[in-house]
Amino acid sequence: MGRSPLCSKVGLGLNKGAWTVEEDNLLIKYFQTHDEGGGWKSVPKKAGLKRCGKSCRLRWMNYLRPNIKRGNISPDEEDLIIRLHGLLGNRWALIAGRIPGRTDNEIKNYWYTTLSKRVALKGNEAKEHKTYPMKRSRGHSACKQLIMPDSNTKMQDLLSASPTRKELEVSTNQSLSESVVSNTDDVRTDSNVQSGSPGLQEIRASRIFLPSFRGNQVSSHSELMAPANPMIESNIDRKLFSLVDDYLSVSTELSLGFSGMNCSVSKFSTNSHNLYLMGSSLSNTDHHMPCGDQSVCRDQYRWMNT
DNA sequence: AATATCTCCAACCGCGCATGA
DNA sequence: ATCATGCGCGGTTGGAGATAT
Repeated sequence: MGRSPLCSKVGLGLNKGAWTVEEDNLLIKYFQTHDEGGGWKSVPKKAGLKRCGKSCRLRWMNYLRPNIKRGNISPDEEDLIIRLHGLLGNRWALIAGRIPGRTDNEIKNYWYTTLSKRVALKGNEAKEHKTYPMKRSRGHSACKQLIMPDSNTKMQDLLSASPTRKELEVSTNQSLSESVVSNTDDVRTDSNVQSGSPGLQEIRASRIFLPSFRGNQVSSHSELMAPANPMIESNIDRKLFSLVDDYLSVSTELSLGFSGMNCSVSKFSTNSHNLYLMGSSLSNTDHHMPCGDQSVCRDQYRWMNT
């Protein structure tokens, strides 16, 4: 249940709008001798500010806090944002947590002003998309619609349907994403993959298999890595962190770890025991596909049900 | 040069969740 | 179990600066 906003509750006489240099200095000075754990409500009073605690928190967290990276988003950061957004949707705080020095507000702004248009444009060009309503977990007004690559919708659906923390604790033994994993309708034959090429691979988090190569010929499967099973968790955010970390580390490792070929992992599904990462291996290193480039990759991936 | 329109982003708003009384 | 409170999050807004007409 919500409540009336703290700021308006405090009453009149408080500053609003853009912060002045003097106000910034007061807040900085305050946090030179205090930590952030003392409660925001008391901060303005102790710091000598005519602001509500909420406003102080926002200013500190998004602008004044040490280690905040200012300046343009780098291409690497941009790629990461796109990939994480493809996995997590509008979970800005979660995304920001994986990008050092960037705030959720900054990433959110960057997404809406720059990346959403680009992703939408890319989706249109690929003609392989649908309009996907962003799940809104908070707020009350109409949500925006964003063009999402088709293959992203599974994780979106999974996240949208994610249980609350309480529900998750109750249903730990149940599949978080049964509806996704059991959806074998989505398994498609892969006519685009040439015979003899690595093609589709099934990558299990608990035991990852990929073909080894002699030239372009698949000779056998090798186990590559065994990340911790991310699925036995009681906290949905920890689970997502774990999934994302595994996803990124596996993607990176696959991209870097093979001589003569690169691999890309474009998506994953989960059940209560395994994380399934789906991807393809390319023998031609010149055609390495970014892991998040769903519009390019989607035809080379499929979900596999075990 | 003046005005209109667009873009960007800091800040605000309201909600859900966690927590404690 | 219920209620009040504070915090953190995501959606939205307003205004300053940039660009177009």
